[in-house]
Amino acid sequence: MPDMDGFKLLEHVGLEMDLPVIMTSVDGETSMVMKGVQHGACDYLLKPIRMKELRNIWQHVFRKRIQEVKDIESHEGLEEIQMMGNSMEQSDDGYLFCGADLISGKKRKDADNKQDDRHYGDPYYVKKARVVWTVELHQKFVKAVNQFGFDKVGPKKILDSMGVPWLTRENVASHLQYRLYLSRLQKENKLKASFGGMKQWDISKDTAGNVCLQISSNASRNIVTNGSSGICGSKVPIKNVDSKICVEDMKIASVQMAEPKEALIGDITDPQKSSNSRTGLNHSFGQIGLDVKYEPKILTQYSWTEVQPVQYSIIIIIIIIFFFI
DNA sequence: TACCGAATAT
DNA sequence: AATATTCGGT
Repeated sequence: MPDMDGFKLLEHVGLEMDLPVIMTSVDGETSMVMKGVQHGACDYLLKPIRMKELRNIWQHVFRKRIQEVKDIESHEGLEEIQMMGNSMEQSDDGYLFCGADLISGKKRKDADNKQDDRHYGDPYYVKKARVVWTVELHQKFVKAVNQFGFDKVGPKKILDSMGVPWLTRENVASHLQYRLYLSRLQKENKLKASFGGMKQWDISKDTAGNVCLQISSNASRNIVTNGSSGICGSKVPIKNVDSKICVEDMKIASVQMAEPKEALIGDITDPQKSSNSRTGLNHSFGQIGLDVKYEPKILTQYSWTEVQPVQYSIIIIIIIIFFFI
């Protein structure tokens, strides 16, 4: 454009074409950015442009539509431009891009992130929806995990195996981490159980993949659940909670087995039903965990594998064997 | 670069 | 409590 610079063009477009215009330049100088905005640019992207930024530009069109509607009622288009200008300045004052930055392409990253922040001031900034781990989703997750084996999974594998297109690796990673965290908590509880309280049994795999029995107790769970309760609030982190059965525990268990039975059996329903019967959309796990009445279910929920229905027959068999010996 | 787990933020 | 994001590492 021999006789016109970008700004001039911008003005023309603004006057004649009524389009949202995004400027792009290698020049990140505040004054330049401001100038662009003042001349009517709705955004100013620094080159090289990255996909992240590109993905968001549709919002300008969207915003424009909204704005048009708004303008009919009240007049406040100015405010927005000012906001953009401000945040733009913000993103600049710590990070002026000089040629070296752009060439190296390395330091650019921080600055980009700053640029992303800009959107938070944007009333039409769309937040990514939170993933809700519904029972179905979690079951897919569990399935995937089991498919590979406990210790060998990574988020990526799980993600691929789950075959849920909109899910990201980060989503899975986060969930995985959380589930792992929960099962660690569970183990802590089991450990505490050995200090007394009602005991009940649970089958799960230890890290080696062996099936082993573990204990959990009402008392200890309550303590952890409302961690502030003064009696025994301190969480004592103890390793190797992965309890192999010891003989004493076994005795206790067999004694206890007699009476809580009905309650327990009644609770061995599949997680799906139990959670659906409650608050529908809520995350099935954990929520239930707070409910003391549903206590026995917690164990079912937290365990990775869904072998629960077999649980008690196995326990009984083991007990019988034990008595034989 | 793709991926991971831990830590931290929301 | 449950999910997202960031960070430092392989």
